[in-house]
Amino acid sequence: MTMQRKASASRPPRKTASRASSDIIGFANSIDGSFLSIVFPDQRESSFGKLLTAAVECFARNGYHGTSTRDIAREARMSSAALYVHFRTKNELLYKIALVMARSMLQDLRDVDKPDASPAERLAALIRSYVRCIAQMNTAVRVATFEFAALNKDQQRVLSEIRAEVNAIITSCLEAGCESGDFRIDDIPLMRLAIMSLCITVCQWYRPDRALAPEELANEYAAIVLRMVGAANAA
Amino acid sequence: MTMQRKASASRPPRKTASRASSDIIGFANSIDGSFLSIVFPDQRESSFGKLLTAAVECFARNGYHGTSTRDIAREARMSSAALYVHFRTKNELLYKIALVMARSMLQDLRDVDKPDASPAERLAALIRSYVRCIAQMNTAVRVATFEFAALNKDQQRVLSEIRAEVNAIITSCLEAGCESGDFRIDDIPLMRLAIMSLCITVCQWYRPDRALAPEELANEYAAIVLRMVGAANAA
DNA sequence: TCGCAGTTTAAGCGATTGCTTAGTAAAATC
DNA sequence: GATTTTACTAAGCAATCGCTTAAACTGCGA
Repeated sequence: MTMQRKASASRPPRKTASRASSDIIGFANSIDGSFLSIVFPDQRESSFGKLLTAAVECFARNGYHGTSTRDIAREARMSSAALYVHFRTKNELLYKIALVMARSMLQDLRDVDKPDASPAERLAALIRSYVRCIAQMNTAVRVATFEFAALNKDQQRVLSEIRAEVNAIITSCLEAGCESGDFRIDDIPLMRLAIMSLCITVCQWYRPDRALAPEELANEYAAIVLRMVGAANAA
Repeated sequence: MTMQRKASASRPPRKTASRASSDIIGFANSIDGSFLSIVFPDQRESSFGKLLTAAVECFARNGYHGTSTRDIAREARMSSAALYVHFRTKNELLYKIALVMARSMLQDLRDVDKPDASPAERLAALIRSYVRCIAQMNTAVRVATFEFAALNKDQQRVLSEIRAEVNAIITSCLEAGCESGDFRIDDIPLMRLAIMSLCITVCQWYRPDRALAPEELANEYAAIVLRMVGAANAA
């Protein structure tokens, strides 16, 4: 607490960055791999951005309910009340994080999807992109995915709709592969569930200090998924 | 609260069940599929058992930090203080749940493991058992797996040792399959991680009201895992 | 130089947290 | 049959929770 006051005495000059101008961009455009650079690239030094980053860090470390607003403020080197200038409630913080991540991941999948390519190539490209993003952003993805229960019904519904669109992309790819004979799948909804849960779980164990880089992991996982769907050229 | 007092006025006669006599038994011996029947079969009607069941239910619903000791007591239809007769802290409740589940799942894998069988048969049997248990006990497994961060370092170390033994069983099977030529795996540790995370995630989405029964799901997943490791007879 | 919009602060409100206490009654032990 | 042990409850304590308030500070255009 004493440290906090000292820090405030010599804090850097203000920067009032407009929030409206920054729209969501895809993972592929990441500047340095951090959460904020990707979803709010022009908010990296603003109070708004620092609070978002701090919240992601805290929620990932101790969970939504295990994190107090004071924890977040401390992590962002601000006072507890400063948080409520930028966010109405603690819940809104989580919702903004989850929403921005969900949209970003959907956008990234759409950018990568090439419906004209062969099913195997298409699926491999989708998985590669998906897994690479999850590994790169594992902290934020972890929060967005596993604190879902802490959101209210309306918020959950919005996120579920976005997830449904992600699922639709994968399902369409799996169906195309089955029709063309490239894939052999018993139960397509179950296979989609298995594939998606395999990929998303990466955010739980992946750490940047791992030997495997996000791109390498993405390639390995794409190969594994191709085997799962029984792709002919998988070996 | 008023209800609680009325209930206490006509509470049933005491039953002081010995806890020492009940050792952990495997999932395979489940009586009715519920958490307690499996890990503490003789505690189903004791206060100890009711509190454990209530805690699992609450932790699964709102997470460890999102659950108050009053929530658990209310779910078990007891007073808040009654909890502290059987458990020293809220943390101890979580630890007991996590420990008993980890040991039970390890025991079940050991019971099923047949090192003499062919690698493909052996792996299929392991995955079938593992997935069936996770689906059957999805609530308790969810708590035991995803509230790990709420435990202290010592508790985490104990659980990690048990998990390491589970991992060792799967790894040994994968290595045997690679040596015999039955499996084709690039990176065995990564493949183990992928397989295990695929299976464990079942506890997050599986609900008993699903069309797929635990046994059916287990069979599907065993087939998928055989494909993942490139088993020759997988199709 | 001034005022103002935006931001941050210390202080604190009511509610809830994990856990404890004092007391009661049934069960176990002698 | 007296005494100890165990299991429970109502009440409540200190700490922390999410969030609010009022006042002060900042940069900046007028």
